[in-house]
Amino acid sequence: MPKKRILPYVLLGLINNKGSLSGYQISQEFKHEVGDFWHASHSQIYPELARMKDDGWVEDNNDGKSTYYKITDEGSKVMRTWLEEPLEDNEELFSLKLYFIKDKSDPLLKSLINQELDINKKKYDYLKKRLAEVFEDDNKIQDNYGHYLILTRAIEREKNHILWLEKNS
Amino acid sequence: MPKKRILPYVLLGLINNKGSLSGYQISQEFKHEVGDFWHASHSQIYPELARMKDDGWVEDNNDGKSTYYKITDEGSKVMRTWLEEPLEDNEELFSLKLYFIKDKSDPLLKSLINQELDINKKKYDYLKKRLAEVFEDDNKIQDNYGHYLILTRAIEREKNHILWLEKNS
DNA sequence: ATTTCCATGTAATATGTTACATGATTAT
DNA sequence: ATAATCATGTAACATATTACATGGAAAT
Repeated sequence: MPKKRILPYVLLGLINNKGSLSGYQISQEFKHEVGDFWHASHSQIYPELARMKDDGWVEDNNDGKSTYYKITDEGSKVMRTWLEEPLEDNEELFSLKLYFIKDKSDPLLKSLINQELDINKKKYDYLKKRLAEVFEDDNKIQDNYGHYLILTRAIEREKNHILWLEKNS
Repeated sequence: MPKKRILPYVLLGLINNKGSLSGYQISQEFKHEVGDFWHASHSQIYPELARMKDDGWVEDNNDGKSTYYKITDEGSKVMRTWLEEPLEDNEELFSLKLYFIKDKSDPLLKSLINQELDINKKKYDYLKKRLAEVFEDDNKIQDNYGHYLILTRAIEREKNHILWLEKNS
């Protein structure tokens, strides 16, 4: 299976959120709004918008100065399908998808949180198992202290994430 | 400035940690040990090892079955220099560097933690500022609930990370 | 006037994944 | 015997960054 593309959905989501955006405006969005959770450079954005237009996901409209893109019905379907795809172990994707959910009562919100909860509980268990395996005794901790630190850190990170997810589920 | 390469230092660090490794063994390491913090495929590993040998960072030794690499004095210097480079805002790099610090009393350990602390305090402040800016009133929260959620999540994440860093500094 | 920002595009380069290939050894 | 694992390598493809390039508009 080829690796999942994310960029087109990000662009689609941004265009959908704002109603209509130009390539330049999208590149500005990455410097501000979404910038904390995702990034793309203009040399990616412009060709991708052209492809999306070819695929009928967006329509363009030039006012003489800029070319603005808005989502088509086809594009809305594609976006929704992507949002509803099962989550993988990728916290960035989780954040990104949440970013595109505007309405608090959208059932997708609970669904995403529950999926992420599932994924992270498994990861938490896995990491705790790893810690027990790799550092059965204190000697091993002293011999690979850095590894010990980041493993314990990763476990705590998962624990906090799970707590937050449960609080918001 | 060209983007910093990380792969060669990962390979160098692994070879250094284990004393001697073959390309195949390194690819196995990524499936187990370091796998939680970094990954590389064999099609990256083999050419990179060849380049590192060209650069005099490693020496190779073939036992007829596998080619084993061990670090040279030059390689050790390169590795140390990399570890001592100022950290950037990249939690993965922080984890990776920690992974290569075996000794609890290595001064680099405190240094890395303090650098990461600095970076993350700034990020924490930045995110809190963003939250205040973007969601000044409750209406805005209702209008972009997903964004609100991930921003508050990101803030809590930083807070926990800072607490952990302070505990271990 | 000249710098900065708006606006778009392509080319060169770097990086990373998947696929294609091959041959030896070990386990079932 | 045959499937799985060991072991290494290259080719094709996808993705992403930096650099190169251009022209108009707005600001200093």
